[in-house]
Parts: sequence; structure tokens; C-alpha cells
Amino acid sequence: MTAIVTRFAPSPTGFLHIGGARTALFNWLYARHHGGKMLLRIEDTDRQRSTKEAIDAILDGLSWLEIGWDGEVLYQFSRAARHREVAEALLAVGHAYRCFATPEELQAMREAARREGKSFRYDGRWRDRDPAEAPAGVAPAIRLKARQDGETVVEDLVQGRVAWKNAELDDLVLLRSDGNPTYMLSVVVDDHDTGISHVIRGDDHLNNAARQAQIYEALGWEIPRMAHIPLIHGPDGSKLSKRHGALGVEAYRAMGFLPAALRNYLVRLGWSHGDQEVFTTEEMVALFDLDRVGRSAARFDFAKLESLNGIYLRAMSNDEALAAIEQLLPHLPDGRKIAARINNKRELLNTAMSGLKERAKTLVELIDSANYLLVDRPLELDDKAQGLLAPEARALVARVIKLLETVDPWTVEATETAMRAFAEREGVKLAAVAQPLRAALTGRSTSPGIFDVLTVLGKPESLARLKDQVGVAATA
RNA sequence: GCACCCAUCGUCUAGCGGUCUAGGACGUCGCCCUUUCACGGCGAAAACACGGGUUCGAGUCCCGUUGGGUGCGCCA
Repeated sequence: MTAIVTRFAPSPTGFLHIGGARTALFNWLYARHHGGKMLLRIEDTDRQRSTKEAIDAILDGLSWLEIGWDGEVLYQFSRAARHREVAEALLAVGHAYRCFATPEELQAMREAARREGKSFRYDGRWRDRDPAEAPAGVAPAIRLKARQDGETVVEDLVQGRVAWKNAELDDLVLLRSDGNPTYMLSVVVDDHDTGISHVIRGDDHLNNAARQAQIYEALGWEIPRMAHIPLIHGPDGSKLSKRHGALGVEAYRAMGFLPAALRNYLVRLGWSHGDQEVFTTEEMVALFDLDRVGRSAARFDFAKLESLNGIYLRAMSNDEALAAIEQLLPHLPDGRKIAARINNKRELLNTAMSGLKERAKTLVELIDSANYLLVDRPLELDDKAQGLLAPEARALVARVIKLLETVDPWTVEATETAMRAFAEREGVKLAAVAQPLRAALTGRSTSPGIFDVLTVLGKPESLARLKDQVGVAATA
């Protein structure tokens, strides 16, 4: 068995989207599982559309997802000379030829094909023609002289045996008339030269696999094992477009998802291990293999991602959760402001974190739920909180303040004992007093347990917030 | 249009000829817990696209239909 080498080869024409992220993950897991390597290759041969920003976004996205690659990043364009050399070599041995067809001629062929209801295929008009007949002033492209009989077969690790009649395939361009290599050629040469053993990519490349197989054959090179994994669709089943859901991974970060949760969600799209839903990274590496990858496309489901994210959030320690929040802050629109507020309240946040974590699905929700710890008095009440503090409720709060003032020590147990006794004395349910208190203390209708809130806030702050709501001047 | 791929609950999936009156998870609904919201626990509704074969026996194999997807550039 040769060494396992996979690669993730995105083109830098946009951000790292969710499908690309999963492809990277599968490549990474496969390599790690088999003790091999995963290379990163930026396919930047389209000089018009490749951008530095896209490259940065891809690198940043992979780093955030904690998907590492081996060795240096390979920029495909830097290898153009080598690609040209291979094309020339193919020309020299007669497996390729110069094609002088003009863009206009090609366009005419395309239109003719459309009119006849056939798919476009280059008609091979220069395949056997003497280059001496070349029209003056036309720079030729180099095309592969592909076999026209028989079939091209790809034994795909995921899709199984896939065959195309060679008559369906035309002579693809290897080298453009401007001397630059095409994607088809570059991929084959780079995969070969870097010793790629397994090509794992989206099944939108399945048809390309046939063309590439032809190039390998012409070159006499061994074809790497292929694995075309199914695509991820939008929630409505159609192609993941920018309209709905085709977000860059940085968008998922900004939504407050954890990299580990996203990896876990992604690995279960197309791959399974019995009924297991939650996997540590170590388990994924140990368990992942291509034979458990399915062949049908999956739809992206935010609800499930959120659920998983909640599981990961709850499993974190308070310190980890706080660290995750602080790492996220720079990526949030108002992160600076929040960071400043958190700064001197880290201790407080940490204490409250146990109760907060339990209730949040994302880091954004977690931050939002911690808001009551970060704001200054007097609190702004949201509508529901406002509703909870009707006049009678305020009167109740006024009465409970007196009682609370006597509580000492200020602990969960002591405040609970006091308040339960109070509710009984008043002849009301605990909820009747707890809810107005919650509203006054947090400005909202939901929060962690009220006794926890009381304790986290501390006696002076708690009493002050309560007094704010009954119109009694706080004695700060 | 042509080529290729796909097809189990709303969604992700288990199922690799008999153990399937089809299992799990998310979501939905109900109940319990309960100071709110979550968490947790219990329970319910919910699927083998359709039609032919093959076989003693098909969700599982084959063919077709339908539906969906991808590709069809001197883009990647």
C-alpha cells in the first residue's frame, strides 16, 4: 500500500463555503485515519477571478475549523511552466494536437448543437488536419487527442463503477491559445506530481473525472483513487446558492457556532457510524472511512446544527465557554463594545456561566443571555418583563425587598428559603413572586434560576435593581 | 436537450435478502420535572416515490417510470 496523500483544492474565487468545508473535513479525516497527509492546493489558474481576499478567507476558515494541512500551501499557478511542459510532451508523442479553431467557430458549433438538441462537443476538426493548413494569425490551443472508441471507466470509492462512452467525450483543451494550462490539465499534473493517492471531492466533479482519466491514460500515469462525495443542498433541496445558506464558514462563526460542533454536523452529512450522532475529533479520525459515505445529497438543516452546538456548549467548562466568547467577539459587529463591558466582569460572568450555558444554543445567544450582568442600572425592561411588572407585582416586589434586606448570608439556599416563606405568607405561588423579580433583576422574562441570579448579582446590586422598579430611591 | 449521479419519517440517517408490525437523531405535538426559559425524563404522530421482474422470501438485487441533482467553456 502506497502512502495515503489527499488534498483539498479550492479555487479562490469566493469564501470557503459549507460544502467546501465538508470536502476539506473528509479529506482531512481520511488522511488522519490512514496515517497519511492532506495537502492544500489553491487552484488559482483563473487569474481574473482569483483574489487574495478569497485565499485569506479559505485559509482563515480552515484554521477556524481546526482543519490543518501538511506542508506548504501549493499555488497552482506557480506550476504553469510544468503544466505547459506536460502539454508539449503530449503533443510530441502524438497524444495531443494543435487546434486553430477560433472562438467564433466554437460558438457556431455550440449553437448548432443546441439547435439539434445535442450537448456541445468539439467536432475534432483539427484532430487529423495538417498544421500547415493553419490560418495565419491564429494562435492554437492544444487539445488532447482522446480515444474515440470504447469507454472510460472510473472505479469510484463512493459512487462505484461509472462509465462513459468515449464517443460522448470530446477532445478537451489542455493548453489555451495564450499558453496557459487549463484546469483539467493542471489538476492531473499536480495530483500526479504531489503524489496524491486519493482524490476526494464533490460529485459535481464526477464528469470531470472521466476527462481527467483520459489525460492520465494518455500520459501513462497511474490514476489516483477517486471518491466523489455527494453535494450539500439548501434547505429547500435546490443547489446551495448565495440566496439561501451558501454562507462562508466565517458566517457560521459569526452566528456563534463552535468549530467542533460544525465539524460534527458536517461529518454526519453523508457519513454515518450506526446510530452515533456525537463524535469527538478523535472518534471521527478513528472511525471515518469512505466505505461509510453515502451517495445521495443532503440538505442543510440549521435546527440540527443548533442542537448539536448546544450539546457542545453545555459540555464546555465555564472557562472554555468564556474563552470561546472572547475569541468570537472580534468577529461580531458590536463585539468591541461587549468586550469592553466584559473586561471587568469576567469573574462575575464565570460564576454565572453554568446557568447560562445550559440555556443557549449558540455563543451569540449565550452572550445575549449574559446581557443582564453587563448592563448598568437602571435596567431597560423588554416588553415581556414590563408585562410581568404590573402595579400589583411591583407592590409585591416592594414587600419582598424588605424581607430580602434581612437575608444573611446571601446564598442560594438562604434567598430560596426566605422567598418560599414569603410566597406562602402572601398566599401566592412562588412563580408569582419569582417572575416579577426576574423581570426587575434581568429586564427579561427568562433567565437562569432566580436564586442563582440573586446570588450572582450579589445583595447590594440585587436590592438596588429591585428598588429601581418600585420607585424607591436606591441608596447606592 | 444530451451525459452522469441520486431516491427510507419534514430533515440527517440505520438497514448491506429472512432478526423490518423499518431503528436512532433533529424538528413537531403531548405529559412529567419546575420560579421562567432551557436541560433532563417519558410518550405520540411521522418514511421504504411508483410499476414490473428475480427469489421460497425484497426497504435490501435487476429493469423501467417519475422526481431531484450535477455536468455539458480556450471557468475551476
